[in-house]
Amino acid sequence: MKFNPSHKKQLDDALSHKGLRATKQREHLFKVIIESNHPTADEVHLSAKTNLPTISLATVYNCLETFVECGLVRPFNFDRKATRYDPDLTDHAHFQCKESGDVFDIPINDEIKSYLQKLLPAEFELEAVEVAFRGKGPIAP
Amino acid sequence: MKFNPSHKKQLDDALSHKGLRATKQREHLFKVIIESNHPTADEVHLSAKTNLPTISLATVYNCLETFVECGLVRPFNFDRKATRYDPDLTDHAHFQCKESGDVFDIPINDEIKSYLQKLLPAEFELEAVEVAFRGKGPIAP
DNA sequence: TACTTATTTAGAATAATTCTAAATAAGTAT
DNA sequence: ATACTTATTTAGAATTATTCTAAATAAGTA
Repeated sequence: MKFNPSHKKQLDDALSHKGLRATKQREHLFKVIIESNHPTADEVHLSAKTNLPTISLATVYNCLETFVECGLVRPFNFDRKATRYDPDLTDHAHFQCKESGDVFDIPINDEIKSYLQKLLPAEFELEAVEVAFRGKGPIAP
Repeated sequence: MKFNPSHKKQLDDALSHKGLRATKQREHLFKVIIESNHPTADEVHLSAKTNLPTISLATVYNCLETFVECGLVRPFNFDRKATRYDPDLTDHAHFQCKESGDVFDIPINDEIKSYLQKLLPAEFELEAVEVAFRGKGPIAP
């Protein structure tokens, strides 16, 4: 997705809400995440270096953690592979193509959410559900 | 769950079906898994050392991989935490209590499976779904 | 018993991530 | 502007879970 002014506002608001500073690293890394597809820390680092050649991997990890704490992105994993970061905060699942490794967003509706909820016996207090699909994704164009 | 003769048969059959040997390490590690609750490799290792004091962690990993390939256990993860191994092969989800870390099995029915399946656009070929819940589990007795 | 092949083992290597302590940058007060 | 305080970044060391490697041991077979 293309980074737009509302993204910048979202970032600045979230940071100032937590009393954090809007540094050039944070601004640029957030842009990289918006414009990538569920990147890993490593991918963010690689991509960010084009604009900020001296940025360190530690900074990438620091900023990603900050973004998660600010509710700007959501981390998720497939198996024990590198954590991926998703700026889409709406409820949705992920599908990973076993061939290309590509990750796709799969919208989930309220009906399914309520069905999932109902699977749990009453003594469980649900906080979050993760749904991960794997298989063969659509053929690339 | 208590390890019983049918478990032993299940293991021996699965191993011989793949032309693998039934060693004392494999026999004992499978017993440990049956009698534990979604253990990690480390937990299996620790527990196995009571009976096999010299067993190495590498062997534990080797055997766990063998069990997975033989279809005796199923690996799963929460976030990027250590892989857990589950000898229950029926379709079910997992719930992790954020307080105790305890993992619970949550049965899933065919209805939910078909609902999940239907979330995917036609061009996706589904192979497996994972459902992971987190929250506060039932209070321990 | 000797032989062949599978398995186990200790320890080194790897991948992803976190930690540590020093250097730098931001924001604030003077 | 200048000095000061606190947040952030950075390089590199440390950590965790796991895999790899090559030698030692154990199983099954001739």
